[in-house]
Amino acid sequence: MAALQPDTPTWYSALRRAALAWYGRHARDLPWRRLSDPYAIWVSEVMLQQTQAATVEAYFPRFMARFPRLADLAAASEREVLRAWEGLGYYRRARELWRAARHVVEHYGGEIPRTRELLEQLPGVGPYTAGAILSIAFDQREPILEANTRRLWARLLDWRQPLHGRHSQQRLWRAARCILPRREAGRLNQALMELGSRVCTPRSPRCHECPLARWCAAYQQGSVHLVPRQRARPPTQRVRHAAAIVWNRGRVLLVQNPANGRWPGLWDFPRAVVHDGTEPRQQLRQELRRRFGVAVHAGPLLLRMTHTVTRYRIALDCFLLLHRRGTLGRKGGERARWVAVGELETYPLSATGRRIARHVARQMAHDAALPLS
DNA sequence: TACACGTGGTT
DNA sequence: TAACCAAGTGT
Repeated sequence: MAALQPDTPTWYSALRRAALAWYGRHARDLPWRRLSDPYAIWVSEVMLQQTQAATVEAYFPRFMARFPRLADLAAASEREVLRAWEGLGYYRRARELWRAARHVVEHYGGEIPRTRELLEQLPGVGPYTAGAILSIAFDQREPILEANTRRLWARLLDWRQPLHGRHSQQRLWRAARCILPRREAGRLNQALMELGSRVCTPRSPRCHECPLARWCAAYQQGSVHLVPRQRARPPTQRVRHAAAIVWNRGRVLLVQNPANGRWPGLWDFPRAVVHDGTEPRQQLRQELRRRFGVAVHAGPLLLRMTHTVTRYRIALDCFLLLHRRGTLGRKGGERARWVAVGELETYPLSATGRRIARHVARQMAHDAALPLS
């Protein structure tokens, strides 16, 4: 059983058998693996985009309890869907899933399409998600390629070229197709992803536990640490933001973000980018007047935090500002509202926005710090 | 093609 | 601490 020639039928066959056997012993008991409903598989796959399984475990059951069937999701409001997605990130996924569900109900009578071509026409469904749905939910012989299997295949093939680029992509997709069994392709696809995430990890892979090691070209060549070659990432940028907690007789000002850009469709406390040398309170006052026609008194710094969004490290100062006058003129066409503190929990916010909201609510309960007018 | 999009886990 | 990374997709 010495090293077979990579990329041959016997090589794929050996990998396939070993991967399935390993999976039989090591598969995690994840909530979506207990389900066969194609809609549930779809939801899980969208949640899993760029998101680790451990994170999704907390969201998936709640979401499915809230929207048990495709028709329930399609009938829901965007706001309800975003509220169920709150904290998961990449909120465009939620909006697209919702749009896609409505499309399926309207155009396909609620039946999820079973071809790659039609699936990929749905918003939020790309090559990976289509392959996952077809193989896992419909038992079709369709390949998948994502972060785990991309790294796995690069090592199995000792593929030393950068992974981005057309040539590499074609090579890896072909491998993903070649290994597929006639039946239970979904099970094999999941086995490969699980191997990639638990054994063939980015740094310090556990080659000595790996059931595929003896057929792994990079392992045999001692080049595992060289593969895959990743693209250099743009450096993190440091940014200062200021958030306004505009207090108006038990209510605060909330703004809805536009459909494109950051946190689309979610609500947020009004924010301003603070440039060097400018006074954050002053800037917030100006923007509140310009954007909403609201005049405020400057109040104290209530909360400081730091959070990362994509490649921005954001230092956020949250100021309490007391409403003086003004009635939300829609100067920029922005959607803004006064929201009672008790109603904040019904609004979909970003993880950061929720943190601020919790702080405000806690201060309210304590009373003291927030002067009432 | 390269970049934007969120958040939390891992090293 | 900070960089790296994640069951990708849309533009």
